[in-house]
Amino acid sequence: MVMVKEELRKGPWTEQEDLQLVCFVRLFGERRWDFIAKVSGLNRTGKSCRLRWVNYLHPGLKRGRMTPQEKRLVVELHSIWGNRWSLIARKLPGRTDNEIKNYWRTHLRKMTKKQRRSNSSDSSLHDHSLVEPGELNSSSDCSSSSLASEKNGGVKSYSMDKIWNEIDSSEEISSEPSVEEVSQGVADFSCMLMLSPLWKMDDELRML
DNA sequence: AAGAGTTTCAACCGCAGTTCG
DNA sequence: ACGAACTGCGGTTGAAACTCT
Repeated sequence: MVMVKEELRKGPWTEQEDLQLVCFVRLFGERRWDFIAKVSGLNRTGKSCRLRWVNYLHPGLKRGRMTPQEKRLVVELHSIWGNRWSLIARKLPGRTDNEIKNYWRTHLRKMTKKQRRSNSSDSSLHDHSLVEPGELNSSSDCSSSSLASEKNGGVKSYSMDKIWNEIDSSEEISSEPSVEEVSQGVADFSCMLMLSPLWKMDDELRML
Protein backbone atom coordinates (compact mmCIF):
# COMPACT_ATOMS: atom_id res chain seq x y z
CA MET A 1 0.00 0.00 0.00
CA VAL A 2 1.36 3.33 -0.92
CA MET A 3 0.73 6.16 1.45
CA VAL A 4 0.21 9.31 -0.49
CA LYS A 5 0.60 12.33 1.71
CA GLU A 6 -1.83 14.87 0.37
CA GLU A 7 -0.36 18.31 0.05
CA LEU A 8 -1.86 21.06 2.12
CA ARG A 9 -4.09 23.35 0.20
CA LYS A 10 -3.17 27.00 -0.02
CA GLY A 11 -4.65 30.00 -1.67
CA PRO A 12 -8.22 31.18 -1.98
CA TRP A 13 -10.97 29.29 -0.22
CA THR A 14 -13.85 27.80 -2.14
CA GLU A 15 -17.48 28.07 -1.11
CA GLN A 16 -17.50 24.43 -0.20
CA GLU A 17 -14.48 24.80 2.04
CA ASP A 18 -16.13 27.73 3.74
CA LEU A 19 -19.28 25.76 4.39
CA GLN A 20 -17.27 22.90 5.73
CA LEU A 21 -15.30 25.13 8.02
CA VAL A 22 -18.36 26.91 9.33
CA CYS A 23 -19.98 23.59 10.14
CA PHE A 24 -17.02 22.34 12.07
CA VAL A 25 -16.44 25.56 13.91
CA ARG A 26 -20.04 25.42 15.02
CA LEU A 27 -19.45 21.93 16.24
CA PHE A 28 -16.21 22.40 18.05
CA GLY A 29 -16.12 26.08 18.76
CA GLU A 30 -13.58 28.67 17.80
CA ARG A 31 -10.64 26.83 19.21
CA ARG A 32 -8.47 23.81 18.48
CA TRP A 33 -7.89 24.89 14.96
CA ASP A 34 -5.44 22.15 14.17
CA PHE A 35 -7.99 19.66 15.31
CA ILE A 36 -10.73 21.25 13.26
CA ALA A 37 -8.43 21.32 10.27
CA LYS A 38 -7.76 17.62 10.58
CA VAL A 39 -11.25 16.45 11.44
CA SER A 40 -12.96 18.52 8.83
CA GLY A 41 -10.95 16.96 6.10
CA LEU A 42 -10.07 20.37 4.82
CA ASN A 43 -6.61 20.10 3.51
CA ARG A 44 -5.58 23.26 5.31
CA THR A 45 -3.52 24.15 8.31
CA GLY A 46 -5.23 25.08 11.54
CA LYS A 47 -3.76 28.48 11.15
CA SER A 48 -5.29 28.93 7.78
CA CYS A 49 -8.68 27.80 9.09
CA ARG A 50 -8.54 30.20 11.99
CA LEU A 51 -7.59 33.07 9.73
CA ARG A 52 -10.39 32.33 7.35
CA TRP A 53 -12.87 32.18 10.17
CA VAL A 54 -11.68 35.30 11.95
CA ASN A 55 -11.29 37.45 8.89
CA TYR A 56 -14.10 36.28 6.78
CA LEU A 57 -16.58 33.74 8.05
CA HIS A 58 -17.18 34.97 11.55
CA PRO A 59 -20.81 36.03 11.88
CA GLY A 60 -21.14 39.66 12.79
CA LEU A 61 -18.37 40.83 10.60
CA LYS A 62 -19.15 44.02 8.82
CA ARG A 63 -18.51 43.97 5.16
CA GLY A 64 -17.86 46.78 2.84
CA ARG A 65 -15.80 49.89 3.07
CA MET A 66 -15.01 51.47 6.38
CA THR A 67 -17.11 54.45 7.26
CA PRO A 68 -15.47 57.84 7.73
CA GLN A 69 -16.16 57.54 11.44
CA GLU A 70 -14.40 54.23 11.58
CA LYS A 71 -11.50 55.60 9.62
CA ARG A 72 -11.18 58.48 11.98
CA LEU A 73 -11.25 56.15 14.93
CA VAL A 74 -8.55 53.99 13.42
CA VAL A 75 -6.31 56.98 12.97
CA GLU A 76 -6.96 58.20 16.49
CA LEU A 77 -6.37 54.83 18.05
CA HIS A 78 -3.30 54.23 15.95
CA SER A 79 -1.83 57.44 17.25
CA ILE A 80 -2.29 56.04 20.76
CA TRP A 81 -1.47 52.38 20.34
CA GLY A 82 0.58 52.22 17.19
CA ASN A 83 0.42 49.02 15.21
CA ARG A 84 -1.57 47.12 17.79
CA TRP A 85 -4.09 46.13 15.17
CA SER A 86 -5.94 43.56 17.17
CA LEU A 87 -6.33 46.05 19.99
CA ILE A 88 -7.66 48.66 17.62
CA ALA A 89 -9.94 46.11 16.02
CA ARG A 90 -11.58 45.45 19.36
CA LYS A 91 -12.77 49.02 19.41
CA LEU A 92 -14.34 48.64 16.02
CA PRO A 93 -16.97 45.95 16.28
CA GLY A 94 -17.28 43.90 13.16
CA ARG A 95 -13.88 44.88 11.85
CA THR A 96 -10.87 42.62 11.84
CA ASP A 97 -7.28 43.47 12.56
CA ASN A 98 -6.45 42.47 9.02
CA GLU A 99 -8.97 44.89 7.63
CA ILE A 100 -7.69 47.70 9.77
CA LYS A 101 -4.12 46.90 8.92
CA ASN A 102 -4.99 46.97 5.23
CA TYR A 103 -6.81 50.23 5.59
CA TRP A 104 -3.93 51.79 7.47
CA ARG A 105 -1.45 50.82 4.82
CA THR A 106 -3.44 52.40 2.05
CA HIS A 107 -4.16 55.40 4.22
CA LEU A 108 -0.49 55.73 4.99
CA ARG A 109 0.41 55.49 1.36
CA LYS A 110 -2.08 58.18 0.48
CA MET A 111 -0.71 60.42 3.17
CA THR A 112 2.90 59.98 2.14
CA LYS A 113 1.97 60.65 -1.42
CA LYS A 114 0.09 63.74 -0.46
CA GLN A 115 2.99 64.82 1.64
CA ARG A 116 5.44 64.30 -1.16
CA ARG A 117 3.26 66.25 -3.51
CA SER A 118 2.72 69.06 -1.08
CA ASN A 119 6.40 69.14 -0.28
CA SER A 120 7.21 69.58 -3.89
CA SER A 121 4.49 72.09 -4.53
CA ASP A 122 4.98 73.74 -1.17
CA SER A 123 1.34 73.69 -0.31
CA SER A 124 -0.02 73.35 3.18
CA LEU A 125 -0.44 69.99 4.81
CA HIS A 126 -3.34 70.75 7.02
CA ASP A 127 -5.77 68.67 5.28
CA HIS A 128 -5.91 65.68 7.50
CA SER A 129 -9.24 64.85 6.07
CA LEU A 130 -9.44 61.13 6.15
CA VAL A 131 -12.43 61.22 3.97
CA GLU A 132 -11.86 60.86 0.35
CA PRO A 133 -13.84 63.01 -2.04
CA GLY A 134 -17.33 61.76 -2.52
CA GLU A 135 -17.04 59.47 0.42
CA LEU A 136 -19.34 61.23 2.76
CA ASN A 137 -22.44 60.88 0.75
CA SER A 138 -21.77 57.51 -0.69
CA SER A 139 -20.08 56.10 2.33
CA SER A 140 -20.52 52.74 3.91
CA ASP A 141 -22.33 50.36 1.76
CA CYS A 142 -21.84 47.98 4.60
CA SER A 143 -25.35 46.82 4.22
CA SER A 144 -24.40 44.75 1.30
CA SER A 145 -22.94 41.71 2.84
CA SER A 146 -21.79 40.41 -0.42
CA LEU A 147 -18.22 39.50 -0.88
CA ALA A 148 -15.70 41.88 -2.16
CA SER A 149 -16.33 41.35 -5.76
CA GLU A 150 -19.44 39.59 -6.70
CA LYS A 151 -19.07 41.07 -10.09
CA ASN A 152 -16.24 38.83 -11.00
CA GLY A 153 -17.56 35.44 -11.74
CA GLY A 154 -14.60 33.85 -10.06
CA VAL A 155 -14.28 31.51 -7.16
CA LYS A 156 -15.33 34.16 -4.72
CA SER A 157 -18.61 35.15 -6.23
CA TYR A 158 -20.83 33.92 -3.45
CA SER A 159 -22.11 35.77 -0.48
CA MET A 160 -21.80 35.17 3.23
CA ASP A 161 -25.54 35.54 3.52
CA LYS A 162 -25.88 32.64 1.21
CA ILE A 163 -23.49 30.56 3.22
CA TRP A 164 -25.21 31.32 6.50
CA ASN A 165 -28.60 30.66 4.99
CA GLU A 166 -27.48 27.33 3.73
CA ILE A 167 -26.07 26.44 7.09
CA ASP A 168 -29.09 27.64 9.01
CA SER A 169 -31.37 25.67 6.83
CA SER A 170 -29.33 22.55 7.32
CA GLU A 171 -29.13 22.60 11.06
CA GLU A 172 -31.41 22.32 13.99
CA ILE A 173 -28.63 21.31 16.26
CA SER A 174 -27.83 22.32 19.79
CA SER A 175 -25.08 24.83 20.06
CA GLU A 176 -22.58 22.75 21.94
CA PRO A 177 -22.67 19.05 21.31
CA SER A 178 -20.47 16.84 23.41
CA VAL A 179 -17.41 15.30 21.93
CA GLU A 180 -19.03 11.91 22.37
CA GLU A 181 -22.00 12.93 20.33
CA VAL A 182 -19.67 14.06 17.68
CA SER A 183 -17.58 11.00 17.63
CA GLN A 184 -20.50 8.60 17.47
CA GLY A 185 -21.65 10.27 14.42
CA VAL A 186 -23.22 13.53 14.58
CA ALA A 187 -22.59 12.44 11.12
CA ASP A 188 -26.19 13.02 10.43
CA PHE A 189 -25.16 16.58 10.54
CA SER A 190 -26.01 16.99 6.97
CA CYS A 191 -23.31 19.26 5.81
CA MET A 192 -20.64 17.09 7.31
CA LEU A 193 -21.99 14.10 5.56
CA MET A 194 -22.05 15.81 2.29
CA LEU A 195 -18.84 17.65 2.54
CA SER A 196 -16.23 15.91 4.56
CA PRO A 197 -13.90 13.81 2.51
CA LEU A 198 -12.98 12.23 5.80
CA TRP A 199 -16.15 10.20 5.79
CA LYS A 200 -15.58 9.35 2.21
CA MET A 201 -12.12 8.25 3.12
CA ASP A 202 -13.56 6.06 5.80
CA ASP A 203 -15.77 4.33 3.31
CA GLU A 204 -12.92 3.91 0.96
CA LEU A 205 -10.85 2.31 3.68
CA ARG A 206 -13.59 -0.13 4.45
CA MET A 207 -13.64 -1.11 0.83
CA LEU A 208 -10.02 -2.19 0.96
C1' DA B 1 -9.54 50.67 -26.39
C1' DA B 2 -5.57 49.38 -24.10
C1' DG B 3 -1.85 49.45 -21.19
C1' DA B 4 0.25 51.26 -16.95
C1' DG B 5 -0.25 52.44 -12.42
C1' DT B 6 -2.82 52.17 -8.10
C1' DT B 7 -5.87 50.29 -4.66
C1' DT B 8 -8.04 46.73 -2.20
C1' DC B 9 -8.33 42.53 -0.02
C1' DA B 10 -7.41 37.75 1.11
C1' DA B 11 -4.01 34.85 2.49
C1' DC B 12 0.62 33.32 3.91
C1' DC B 13 4.72 33.53 6.96
C1' DG B 14 7.47 33.94 11.02
C1' DC B 15 7.67 34.86 15.63
C1' DA B 16 6.24 35.30 20.42
C1' DG B 17 3.16 34.08 23.99
C1' DT B 18 0.23 30.59 26.09
C1' DT B 19 -1.39 26.10 27.25
C1' DC B 20 -0.95 21.39 28.18
C1' DG B 21 0.97 16.86 29.12
C1' DA C 1 10.34 22.66 35.07
C1' DC C 2 10.35 21.74 30.41
C1' DG C 3 9.36 20.89 25.72
C1' DA C 4 5.87 20.36 22.20
C1' DA C 5 1.74 21.92 20.31
C1' DC C 6 -1.35 25.45 19.72
C1' DT C 7 -2.88 30.24 19.22
C1' DG C 8 -2.69 35.04 18.12
C1' DC C 9 -0.40 38.89 16.18
C1' DG C 10 1.96 41.87 12.96
C1' DG C 11 4.33 42.11 8.60
C1' DT C 12 4.29 41.02 3.89
C1' DT C 13 2.87 39.38 -0.59
C1' DG C 14 0.23 38.62 -4.72
C1' DA C 15 -3.84 38.67 -7.49
C1' DA C 16 -7.86 40.93 -8.96
C1' DA C 17 -10.34 45.11 -9.53
C1' DC C 18 -10.28 49.71 -10.47
C1' DT C 19 -8.64 54.26 -12.27
C1' DC C 20 -5.98 57.07 -15.06
C1' DT C 21 -3.65 58.48 -19.21
